[in-house]
Amino acid sequence: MPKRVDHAERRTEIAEALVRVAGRRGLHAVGMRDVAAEAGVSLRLVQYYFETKEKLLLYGLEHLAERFGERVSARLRAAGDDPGPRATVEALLMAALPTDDESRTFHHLYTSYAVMAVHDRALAAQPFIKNPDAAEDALTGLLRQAQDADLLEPGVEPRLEATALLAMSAGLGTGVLVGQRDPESAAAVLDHHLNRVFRTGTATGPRHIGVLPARHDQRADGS
Amino acid sequence: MPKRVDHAERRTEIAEALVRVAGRRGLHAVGMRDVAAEAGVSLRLVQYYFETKEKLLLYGLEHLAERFGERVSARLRAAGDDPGPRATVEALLMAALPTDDESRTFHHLYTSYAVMAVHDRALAAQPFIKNPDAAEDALTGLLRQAQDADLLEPGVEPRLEATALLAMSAGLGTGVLVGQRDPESAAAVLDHHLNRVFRTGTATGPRHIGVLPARHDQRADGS
DNA sequence: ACCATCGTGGTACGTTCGTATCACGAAACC
DNA sequence: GGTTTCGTGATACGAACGTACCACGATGGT
Repeated sequence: MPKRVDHAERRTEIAEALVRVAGRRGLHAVGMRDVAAEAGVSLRLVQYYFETKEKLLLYGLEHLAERFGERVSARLRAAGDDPGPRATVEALLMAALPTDDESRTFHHLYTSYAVMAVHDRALAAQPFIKNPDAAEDALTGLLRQAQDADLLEPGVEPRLEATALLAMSAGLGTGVLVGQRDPESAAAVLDHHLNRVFRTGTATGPRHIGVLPARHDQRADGS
Repeated sequence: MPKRVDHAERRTEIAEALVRVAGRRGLHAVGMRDVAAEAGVSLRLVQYYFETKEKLLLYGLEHLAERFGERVSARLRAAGDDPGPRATVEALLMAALPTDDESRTFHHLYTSYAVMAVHDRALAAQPFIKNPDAAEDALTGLLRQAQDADLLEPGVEPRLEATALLAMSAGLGTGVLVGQRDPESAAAVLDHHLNRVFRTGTATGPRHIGVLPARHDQRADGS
């Protein structure tokens, strides 16, 4: 049935297969054949839509970053219409923590790509710079807003604090990922730290950390 | 000349070859043959001293962690006899930042191992838990000391702050590693943050960040 | 109705990898 | 001094990998 096929859609399906199998066995252990099997297509097809493995990996990273952006947006939307700067910042940072399977995979693969990017210049040109810088800008903006509304402790530098928070979130995420720390502990550290950035007694009452009930629609296959 | 050979020494030499070549081309791209060539021995020898690749990698990680510990100790010693808690903490955190080739390699390989450890249980049992926990304990102790000497801002929780600082340092290190941020910027963020943890006007005058002139005795081979 | 093109499968090729096997010289031991 | 063990080299093997090649059915254009 070789009807005319939507290439973009097909590529997305295959990229998602890549993400799934890489999340399950590690990016370094993924071959074209694995991706093909996971996507339920032949090896030839993977070759057809992505001529080379490098291109597949590149597209996989793009796809991953995109999905992650959507996830963060969804988290922010789920935090309510105007939840106050503190809750927004918290939602942003928490979204990056590996709390469920989906975010674990994100963190894991993103780190894998980062490691590869150290020696692969094609990868190094990818969203490792662009994407986190955007996040930093957004967070800086949020903090500046909060500062203008007199919601921050004195002496807080929005830009430096944004960088620090993002780095902290990433570092904590790695700790969670390797099993050194559990997600609750990481969230607690983040929360405590935000308490030292935001003035206490603010409107938002962040008693329990807003980790959503993890309604992830990840395909429940083999693993 | 098959004199009796010190196995431990030989294994160390090979492990260092592994670290060198992995730092140059990435851990995932390293084969036994590369390690053998880098160490200047035959493939058989690598097999002889480490029966399998997995054991070689495991030992490489141990060796890496050990070297890193020595590096940190050296930094601390170089900071002076009793440089005050602030300087000690700063030296500790700065040592983890990828500022020169040696620490870049450390950070890079350590992250590579961490990624592998997600799916390799033999690796997961290795110092990923033990080692950072020790660092966290040490840092917590340092902060508690400083707190007892009334050198910290009020409201600082030593344990939580230690975790946060370490995570931040790790996250910043990754940023530096992938070229998203330069070392000076990372150091500045760390410094600013420490200013919000330690009381200002303390004895130690940390005007310029104490990144040593990087007298690293790394073998200057190919790369 | 023809034909060029698209989507697809099967399979083969060359390389590289980790590991195993065989062989041998030199020392250590009794 | 014989023999057993140790250190070392060369090479072979089977598997897996990424990629290339070949063939063919179906479809869309004209």
